[in-house]
Amino acid sequence: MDMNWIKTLKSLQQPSCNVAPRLLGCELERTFGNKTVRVRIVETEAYSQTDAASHSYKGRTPRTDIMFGPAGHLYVYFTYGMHYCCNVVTGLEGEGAAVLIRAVEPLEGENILETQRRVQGISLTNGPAKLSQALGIDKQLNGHDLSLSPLKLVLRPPLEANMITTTTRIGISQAKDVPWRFYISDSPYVSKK
DNA sequence: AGCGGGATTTTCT
DNA sequence: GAAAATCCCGCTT
Repeated sequence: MDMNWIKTLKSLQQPSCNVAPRLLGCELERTFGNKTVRVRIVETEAYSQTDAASHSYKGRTPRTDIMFGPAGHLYVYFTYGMHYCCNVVTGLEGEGAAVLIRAVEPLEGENILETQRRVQGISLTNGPAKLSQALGIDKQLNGHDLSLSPLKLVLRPPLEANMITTTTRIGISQAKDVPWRFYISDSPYVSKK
């Protein structure tokens, strides 16, 4: 295991509400054969086991199993009959915690994202199901180790707190008042302001 | 710009 | 059997 990833893991083995803002500005690197796509994370939400809005709230099930596993793996879920969304698992093993990636900005290989999505511009990656489709993420990558190809998480230096907006989460019916949504204030790719 | 409904299937009650 | 960590389209203003 390389040194950079050990450092990454250390920052992920913490409560999801600490990790979620930490992931802003970090990158995802997706490879398709010899082609590379890089994106920058600009919006996240934290979910934890004691949180009524979380899939892990009612305990470990076949669906949420990955959330309870080691940090630094990918939790992918299927919802509304047609969409995949992806999360970075956080916390210690046995804790059901993860950070939902809600929006990213293209950095490299935008044309490949466009091929997956069949749209252009902001709506390419400004939502959790949109970015998952753009990056070709589905159930096959559920449980994937994010230190490995074809999908890697690359940590970047933490952003200044004054660049980040903190709000309540989107699309949930429980724990609506918990302020666990974080986004880079000036990013045009944020799903909703 | 904002609202309302339909798509479509896994998951748990 | 109902709800779901969503998206897209069409309608109204």
